[in-house]
Amino acid sequence: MSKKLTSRLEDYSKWYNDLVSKADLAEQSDVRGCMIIKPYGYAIWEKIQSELDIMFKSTGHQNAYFPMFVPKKLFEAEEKNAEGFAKECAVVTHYRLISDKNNSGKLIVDPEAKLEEELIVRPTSEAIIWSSFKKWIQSYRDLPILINQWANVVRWEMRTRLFLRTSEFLWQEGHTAHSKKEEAIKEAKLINDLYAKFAEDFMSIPVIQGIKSETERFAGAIETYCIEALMQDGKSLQAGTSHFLGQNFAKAFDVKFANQEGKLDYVWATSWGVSTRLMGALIMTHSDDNGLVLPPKLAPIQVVIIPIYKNQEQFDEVSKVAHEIKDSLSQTKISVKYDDRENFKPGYKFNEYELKGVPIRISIGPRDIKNNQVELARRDTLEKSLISKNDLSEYISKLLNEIQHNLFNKALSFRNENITEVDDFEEFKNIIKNKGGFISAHWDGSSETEEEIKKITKATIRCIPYETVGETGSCVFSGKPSKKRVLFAKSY
RNA sequence: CGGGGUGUAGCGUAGCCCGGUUAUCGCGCCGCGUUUGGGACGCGGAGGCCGCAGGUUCGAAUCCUGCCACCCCGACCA
Repeated sequence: MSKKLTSRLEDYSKWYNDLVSKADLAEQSDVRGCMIIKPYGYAIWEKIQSELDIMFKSTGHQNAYFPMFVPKKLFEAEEKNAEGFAKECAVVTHYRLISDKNNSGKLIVDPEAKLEEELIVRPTSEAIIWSSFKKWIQSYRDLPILINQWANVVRWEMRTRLFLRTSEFLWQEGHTAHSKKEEAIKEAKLINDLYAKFAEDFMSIPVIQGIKSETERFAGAIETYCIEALMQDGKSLQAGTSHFLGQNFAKAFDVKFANQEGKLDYVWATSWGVSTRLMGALIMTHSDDNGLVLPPKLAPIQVVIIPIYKNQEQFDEVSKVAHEIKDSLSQTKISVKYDDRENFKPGYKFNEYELKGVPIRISIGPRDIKNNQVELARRDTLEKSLISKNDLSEYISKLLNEIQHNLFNKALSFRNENITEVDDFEEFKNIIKNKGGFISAHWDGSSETEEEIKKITKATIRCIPYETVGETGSCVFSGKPSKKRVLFAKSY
């Protein structure tokens, strides 16, 4: 992380919003708390979508689509889930508008058109999907059902922030039903592994896998598995979650199946999701003072070519070479843009593509043509070099790969430098206040302790990592015995 | 919902305390020309119910009252 970025941490929120806007990713909508994802931002989201979709399908999942309106009765069925989301639901109460007699040209809600039963705009789809599962499942032969849905959901948050928390957001939500408990648990873990793999391999974001504490668990879940990532300002971001729901939803929606012995049993469930929040994680993990930095695997434009010329003749000459390069790179499935706009100077373009995080920039001028070379600049290190035109495709393929790994390694060492082992509560407070990042500390396992620590420091347990350190100790707060260390942090 | 703040052109803003010509400046936009190896320059031009409603006044962006919207800090949260 650069100096300028550090000094800006206090204004991190402003810096973040500026970046989102300047990199042309998204903007605030006039609609309260909502976001307009602009084409460039959406192109990145589409990359995320398509890569995840491939992973889901290759593990046997199928896509489907369910309504966005959930009748209140269905919503209420699973009490804990309903309770957890109740305070942030948008509700449809009417179905018609009429013109306002007292105010011509204006419309009012027709009081006559009140719905008998209100419709909840889904904050998540468990309820509506489980009401379908009830119809779909009779026998163990119908199981497992492995469904994924790409959709929008609405959560009426008090405070919103582009990509990280918006009133409406896009996501993927998986909902599965199983005949055996172990199978459901395995599914939840499988998906969490898949999320971790995606975050690390595609987004170059190192994550810590683990489970949530009781307080942080998804409403209605028995166990919540999660991946947590550390942002450059030292705050933690929950990048994805996968829940083992036990038989809670099956019981709430009365979904039973006949097992091989012919006996009826409730089905076992999971649900899991990642959202456009991943975009926020992407932005906050890699960006620097020059703007966005995209891992090549998710960059809509992987290579941009910028012509340098003084007159029409040179422009034609340069364009010819640029098109050749573009074609040959395209053949190796590299996405290339040749920016031949004449109304912008090269310097302007250089900055523009840095702001947008394009991994590799090639500039070609008369000098390069004479020397059979191009100038190549990489976004991650900002290094420039002159490369022979001859085996450019191969060179660039390798370089894209290298950038992908370099981003991951950079983020990984930042993350690791910001995990602090702490055994003393004074130090705990001090680290949270001055350094940030994850604190690895012993915890007695009680919600009361977690709550107290949160009150005092604003830090919460982000994750109880899978990997057991194999070290017992005493709770950093209460001094009571503890079996393992957990990770605390302030979070988004 | 508590505490603080802001609404002036597409964006960012000055002016407001202390009322008085045609509402300031930058970016962007349009036209013409010169430029083009790290955010070009000159000249010309368009664009404003100064958040909304009411009041005070000869006169309101400026003062008063009410309303609305948004932002920041809390509580809530993928």
